[in-house]
Amino acid sequence: MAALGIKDIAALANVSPATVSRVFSAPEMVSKKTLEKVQKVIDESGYRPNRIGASLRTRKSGNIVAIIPDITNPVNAGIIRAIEQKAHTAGYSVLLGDTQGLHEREQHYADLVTHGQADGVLLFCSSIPFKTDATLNLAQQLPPMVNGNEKIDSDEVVQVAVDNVAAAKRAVKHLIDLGHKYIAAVTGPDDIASSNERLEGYRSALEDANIPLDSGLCIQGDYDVESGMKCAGQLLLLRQRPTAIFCFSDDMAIGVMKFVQKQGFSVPEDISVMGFDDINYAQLVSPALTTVHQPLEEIGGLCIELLLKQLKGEYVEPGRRFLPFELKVRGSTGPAPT
Amino acid sequence: MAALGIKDIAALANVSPATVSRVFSAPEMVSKKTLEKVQKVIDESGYRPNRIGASLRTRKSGNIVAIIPDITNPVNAGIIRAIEQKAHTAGYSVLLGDTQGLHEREQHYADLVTHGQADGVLLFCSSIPFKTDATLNLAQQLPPMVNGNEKIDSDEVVQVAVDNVAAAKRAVKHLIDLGHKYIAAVTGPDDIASSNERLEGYRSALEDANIPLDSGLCIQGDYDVESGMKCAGQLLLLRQRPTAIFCFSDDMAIGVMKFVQKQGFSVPEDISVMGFDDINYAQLVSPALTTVHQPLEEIGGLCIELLLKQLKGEYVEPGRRFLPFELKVRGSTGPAPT
DNA sequence: TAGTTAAATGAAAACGTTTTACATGTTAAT
DNA sequence: ATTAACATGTAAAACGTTTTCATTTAACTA
Repeated sequence: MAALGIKDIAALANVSPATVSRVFSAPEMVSKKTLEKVQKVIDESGYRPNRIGASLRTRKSGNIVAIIPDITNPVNAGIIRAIEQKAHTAGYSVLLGDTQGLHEREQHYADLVTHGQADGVLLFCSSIPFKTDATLNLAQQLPPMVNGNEKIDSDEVVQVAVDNVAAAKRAVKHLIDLGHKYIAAVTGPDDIASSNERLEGYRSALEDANIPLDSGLCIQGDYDVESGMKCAGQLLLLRQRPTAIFCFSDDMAIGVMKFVQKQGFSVPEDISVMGFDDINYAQLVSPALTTVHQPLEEIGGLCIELLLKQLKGEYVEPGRRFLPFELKVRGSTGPAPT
Repeated sequence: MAALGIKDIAALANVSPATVSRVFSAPEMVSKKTLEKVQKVIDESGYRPNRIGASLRTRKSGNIVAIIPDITNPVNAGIIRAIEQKAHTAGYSVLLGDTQGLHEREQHYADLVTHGQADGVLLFCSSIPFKTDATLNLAQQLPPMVNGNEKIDSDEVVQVAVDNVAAAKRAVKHLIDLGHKYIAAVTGPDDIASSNERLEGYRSALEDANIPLDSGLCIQGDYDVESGMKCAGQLLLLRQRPTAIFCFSDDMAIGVMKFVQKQGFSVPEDISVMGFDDINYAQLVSPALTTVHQPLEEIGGLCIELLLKQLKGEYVEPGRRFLPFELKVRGSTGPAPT
């Protein structure tokens, strides 16, 4: 609460403000004697340099903004935690932008960087929330940014994710290998890139196995538990019920399991259920959920790392970087009933 | 990326910078004619006012910092989401400070306000991370702040929480009513206020029922799933096994359940398990977890509301505000075995 | 010692706003 | 026509730093 400024400290220590500034940012430039003298005054006065003043001068805010759809989702929370840690050790603070999937919010948070409140953006949604001029080079118009998890449709953007197509394909192959022929997909919203990519993987796996695609078996959810339950309800209504259900998120898979079990089916004997994400609770439900593991720590870590690089002025090659996924076979999938 | 300043806009529109400033912050003071003129220039140039410059002048950063132990914990995530929403609509951004329980980090984030990067603090831990002079009035030395969930040992601080003592007492009473006599407690770390309060509630309930306190039945965990498993292991080793286990978090309760089930016990027939928090997944494990519901939305909402009030300069009565908890009886608790 | 160089410090401008105090122009009232 | 009152606009200072450039001081060298 003290209102001391650098000038006051300078006056107290009988030096110039410049010297005081250097004590913080370039102590090797100031002689031992004055260093001690100034340090003493600083300690005694409890002086705290005002970062806003510094920011104005240096044109760096020391903040980065992370734009995510929902912090309550364990996947996002895990990623954010990793980001926060690394940002912290690099001297950056992270502004949390929870958009609830709302475009207007995405814009708002993106504005933080155009307004100088943040130096870079970590974007976990599928569209660029900046007004850009399509006739100009895109990369030139963007602030330091990396797009995580989702896929923005441009190869000028730095992107980090799991290979959703391959991962979903692997997941479905697991079900096919177990003898399933009627494999349902519970997707995410169709404006979300990751969902579309997983759908592509699903199709591709079926195609490879010469299983005809039945669009009735693809139901659109929205990644959360309730929607899993709802979709399960629709699937059980079908004349030809699926023997396996591949859900594009663990939450939906958990919802599906809950619902089918409530209806008296047993998992995996009657119906196999598979998730995607490998959140903590996937192993804790009964039966434990077979799913695709996403390396949250690594995703978050790589995102922030690439952003920090850009902030340091280094060039970062645009394009996608894939991090390895891993199939986790647990109790919720089993051989197709005969 | 445009580097236009308010002066440039002023020049382009043939008015003074002051007028441009007013177009944003006090449009009613400027005539319709000039308003339009200036607005036009702003739109055409894509001018974005630099908030850092404004912050420096107004001495308001427009940020608040939320200091929490772990964003990955669903309780915290839920609270943060609520905070973020309301902060956003009030025009504030939230800086996320995930401390992992480290004091050093708490200090670091608290420093954001002493350094002018944030205007207020939302504190979800049990100690004040500011250097204060004990001989002076505490309230005077603190920035706008509200303490959520945990309890700082001072009645000069604005605090929001559930009445942990009463809630824990209610929980244990539920177990007692079911006929349990050997009731274990799986606590949180002993430097965490909420854990100590819950322990007090536990004791008080036993005392009311004339059940002697057996310290062997109190095991210290650290609120997460793994520690629940570990503690369960210790409890099952006891000569006189508990017939009910009250865990101070849902995560630990889930861990406990998982472990005792793995050992062949059935819940709740052999052992009742009870949690605290009512996270989403509490209803999704089998059996569904009996627990104490915490109103996350309300807690976060009230915290930010009280902080915003302070930021507006209004006086906020210090002291604790309790929000109502709710006992959720589900499948994991049942009558004591005979 | 004087001369040269290197190291340490200082003065002042700059960063981009907001806001106070004041000046101008306009309208209304006499 | 004169003045008062008001609406609108302006000039300039202030916010708290950093940093360039000039200057002083200290440290060597011959």
